[in-house]
Amino acid sequence: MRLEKLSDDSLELDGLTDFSAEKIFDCGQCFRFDPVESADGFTIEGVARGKLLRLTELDGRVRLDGVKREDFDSLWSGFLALDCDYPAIRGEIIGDFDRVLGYEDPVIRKASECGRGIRILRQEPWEALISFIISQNNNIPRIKKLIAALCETYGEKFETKYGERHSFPTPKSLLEAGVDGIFALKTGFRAKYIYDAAEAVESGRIDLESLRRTSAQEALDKLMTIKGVGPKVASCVSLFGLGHTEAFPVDVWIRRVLETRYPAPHTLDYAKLGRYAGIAQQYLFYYERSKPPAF
DNA sequence: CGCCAGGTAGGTA
DNA sequence: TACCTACATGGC
Repeated sequence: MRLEKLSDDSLELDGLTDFSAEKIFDCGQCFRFDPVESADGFTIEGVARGKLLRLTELDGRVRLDGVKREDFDSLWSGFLALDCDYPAIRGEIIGDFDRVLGYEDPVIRKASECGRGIRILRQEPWEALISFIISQNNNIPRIKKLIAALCETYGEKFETKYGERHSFPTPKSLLEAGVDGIFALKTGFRAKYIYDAAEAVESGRIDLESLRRTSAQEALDKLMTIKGVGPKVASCVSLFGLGHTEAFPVDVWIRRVLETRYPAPHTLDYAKLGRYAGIAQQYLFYYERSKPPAF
């Protein structure tokens, strides 16, 4: 990857492999980024870690606008997972499935090809936690609206070259909002879950940062002590917020994704799918969303 | 209008 | 352990 500075707050990346802005921000891993109109290429904009990112992809090159070099180094390079070798990861995923299944599996090959370009963003665990609590029994357009409302109401306003934006609310601010304040935003039965998560984090009962360094299983178990956090939400938080790329809940995996692609009775030993099973799950999820049922 | 949504908690057999 | 249903709301 080559990096070129275009101006004080604009830089360009060249020679990126496995990078598709469209797939990365549309595959259901994050909810605060939206396409914006632009003269050239595909442009997407959003806020993460309290800062704005505007990214344009054109002819295999990626341009970041409104981004200072120091923020690229300390923030966006990691957020976009630019240090990961995704071709190698895809190869390992396919190898893991082949090894566990005992044959050259066409399903994971198709899903990996379909998902090529997806990178797992390194999101803030707190934002991932609240986002995926909101995601339960909900659809993506409404999830995005609820999160936007949460940010506009309880987040912190800041100025950018494109206008005012809002950071994601802190645990403290949601605690002060109370269940009623959260419910007023139409979050429904999730309001008490969001409040419980805020309480857990603000009180120190759960230290999200420390869960980065535990095993994935420990992180899942700890997260599931929060009300409204079950195996599905916990695995998403673990993967998208804590960097546990192997994390996924076996029962959800079977129920939601694999059974639609692998005709029963399948012989997959889910526990042996390797250190990138969570990423494989995301490929399969994206593949599911873009294709009609296989069986 | 009815079905469904990146589920989970709480209840029952 | 294995099912069953309520849950708030709105996208489609």
